[in-house]
Amino acid sequence: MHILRHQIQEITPLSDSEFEYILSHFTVKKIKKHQFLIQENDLVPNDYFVLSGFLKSYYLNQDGKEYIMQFATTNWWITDYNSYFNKIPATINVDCFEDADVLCLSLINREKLCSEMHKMEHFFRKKSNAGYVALQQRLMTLLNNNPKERYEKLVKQYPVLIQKVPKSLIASYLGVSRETLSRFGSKK
Amino acid sequence: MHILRHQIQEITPLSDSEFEYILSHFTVKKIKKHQFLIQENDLVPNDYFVLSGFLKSYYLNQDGKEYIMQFATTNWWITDYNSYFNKIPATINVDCFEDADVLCLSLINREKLCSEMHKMEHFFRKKSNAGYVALQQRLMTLLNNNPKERYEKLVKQYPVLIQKVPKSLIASYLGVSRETLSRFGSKK
DNA sequence: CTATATTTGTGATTTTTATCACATTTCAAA
DNA sequence: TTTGAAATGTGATAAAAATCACAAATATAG
Repeated sequence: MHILRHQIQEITPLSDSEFEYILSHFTVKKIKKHQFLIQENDLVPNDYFVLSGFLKSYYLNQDGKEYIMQFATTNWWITDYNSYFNKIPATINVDCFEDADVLCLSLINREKLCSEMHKMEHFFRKKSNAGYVALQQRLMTLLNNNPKERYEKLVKQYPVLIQKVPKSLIASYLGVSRETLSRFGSKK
Repeated sequence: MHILRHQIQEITPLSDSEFEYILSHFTVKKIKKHQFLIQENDLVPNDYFVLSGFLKSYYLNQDGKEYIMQFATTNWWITDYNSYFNKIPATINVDCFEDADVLCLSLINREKLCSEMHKMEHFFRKKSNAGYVALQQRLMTLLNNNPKERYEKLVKQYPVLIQKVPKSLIASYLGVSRETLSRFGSKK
């Protein structure tokens, strides 16, 4: 079964024709390593559903330091949500660090699907709620746990990430310098 | 006009009878200062829409240190969303630090409204999206800015909070010790 | 397969922020 | 209005993590 269909059906049942109709609102895109999906100051036309590969979204500060907002791989969604939802230029970048296939959903098509199909509005509400809760938990970890504890939590929660993602990016996701991460990574 | 109606109508139009119907799914609750709305390990029956007063949600760690998840005043929603959505015991507390009136929405009634009224599903999707974006921004500030910068951003964004909320709580929201906050609060 | 670039590990040092201690001010309840 | 409690300010010290510097290991392109 198509992995997007599977994801939607975890929340609401779909007929073959319904899914076909939904899928017709997406376009496919292939991205090579180091290619950008979104660059700062771009308008952000799409939300991206990842079929395969690895991507990251991140903010670049004045000094060129990179802060990871999120990673994405198979079954994850990624974009600059502030820019996408509010139609304003991107403040974050999204790029690919392992060749990827993604499905693109424009804001117009998203809203069209949501207004035409109550069940898609339901799906996206549920996804957004889940995303909100996940962000709250990441925030709380950031406030409450020291870098080592944050790293250990991440390892437990997303062991796959640790394998695939360079340590320097993990550090940036956790809000720690790569040197500090390296130190308690070793004496484990 | 009822402030809840106003909030919903910023997203979708409502007739009088529709709003009346919606409102019938809420109950009113009055909370006194220092009273809890949610305590750790409780099941969380409701999401709360604040009519007046000030509330906070926070995590208490093993040492009894308090980390503020969010504040809420007029027009804000607050609860332990992880517990509420997933029907699991609360890990955070919500209490009142200025007498408050709130409207309570049970999960059952929320889902009922969403399934019966497409426009309410739409409303809650939009609110959730906005909440997600706001959390992303708070997260990015936490990663990218030092305590002083975080404080200054907060002052700019929510000047009302700074007046009403004790500095020690602001510190806890920003992930800084109250002493550190006090220091750059003065030499401003 | 080799050369080059990128990533990672690790010591030494500096910087930032937390912690501790206590004085002062503000607030709230009797 | 008084009085005890809570909140805030501020100095001294400790702890945590960043930064700097460079070596070692690993990955990548030609």
